[in-house]
Amino acid sequence: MTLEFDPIDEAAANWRGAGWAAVDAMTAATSITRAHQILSGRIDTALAPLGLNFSRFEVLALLSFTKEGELPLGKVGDRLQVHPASVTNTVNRLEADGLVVRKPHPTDRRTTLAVLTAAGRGQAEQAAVALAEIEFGVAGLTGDGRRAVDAAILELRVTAGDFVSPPSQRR
Amino acid sequence: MTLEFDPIDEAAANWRGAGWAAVDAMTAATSITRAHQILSGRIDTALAPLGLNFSRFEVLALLSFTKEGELPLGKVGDRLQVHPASVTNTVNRLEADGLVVRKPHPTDRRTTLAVLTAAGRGQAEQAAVALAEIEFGVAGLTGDGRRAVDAAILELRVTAGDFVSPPSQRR
DNA sequence: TCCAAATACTTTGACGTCCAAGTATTTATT
DNA sequence: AATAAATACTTGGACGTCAAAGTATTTGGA
Repeated sequence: MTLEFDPIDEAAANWRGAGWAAVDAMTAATSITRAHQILSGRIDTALAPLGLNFSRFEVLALLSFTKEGELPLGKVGDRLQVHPASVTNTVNRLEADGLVVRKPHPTDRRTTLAVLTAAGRGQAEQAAVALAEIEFGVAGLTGDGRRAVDAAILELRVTAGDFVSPPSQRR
Repeated sequence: MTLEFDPIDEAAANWRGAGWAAVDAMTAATSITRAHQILSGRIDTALAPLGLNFSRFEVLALLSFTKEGELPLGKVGDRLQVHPASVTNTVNRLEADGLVVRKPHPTDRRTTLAVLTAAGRGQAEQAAVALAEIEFGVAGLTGDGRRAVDAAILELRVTAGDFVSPPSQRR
């Protein structure tokens, strides 16, 4: 499968040759897409032995950071920036595995809380260790590279309206 | 939906608070994941009016760069770094839309060629224009940011074995 | 108070991706 | 020449994501 050349360089050359525009933008988009493929493959491989994937892990981690280990499903979606239907799906699966339970909200009957179980907390911690071991799939990125990626993508996230930026003086 | 804070910063603070390791790696991975979500949303939106998505477009573009406008399905998968089953699926859809046809390989009967139709070539060109207009979804990334992302992710792709690197002196 | 609009979640359906297994054909070995 | 191994693609199944529609509940005005 390993190619003899960089497929992104090759694509850029082809685009230039065809006179197509925005080659720089194309390579950046393609790089990010490929990086995502690589990361998500590595991460899912690391989590598979624990019966988790990244989405499920993110929910467990988020819950474990709260005081009570619980959060409305809607808040989970907001924080993790995923579609409500995906939250439902993810929580269904976590609940089936006994890592989370659903509980009605005490005052708002529209709302459902996801509550971390003891087993869920344990899995979250094990998973955090497993992910740290593989450096979240970014092994290959130096410290500089990681900072560069964070900084560049921050611009992108701001333009996408991910959050209103009270300039968050990162680190 | 827009949050009052940067969810990635927030996550980093939580991880530190919990004493979890590899926070830098976590933020880099999360940034890339989110960037991918943003890009693929923008790109698919731009291509939807043409009845394409990014995968289908990539196949059309790749074929349009070849001398004869045709390529074995396996080569398509290698170049685009996607699973053979995905190539089958994508080409099925392109073929159903009349943008590509399958043709047996002249000498190797195991192999199937995807051949660009005139309609397919036209769609590829229109799509290239549409994507250039939205800068491939990376509007928000400056030139420096794009180069930084490309350079950083190049390291990642090399460690993932995407290609054997005859140092490809990028641009 | 009443009702339209907003909010919270679930369900259904269309897609997309990957893995594993299956079929066909070619290559490499003995 | 015969056969095991490799290669090329397709199929079927498990998942995951999102959009749109549906149900229930709460909120904000008239």
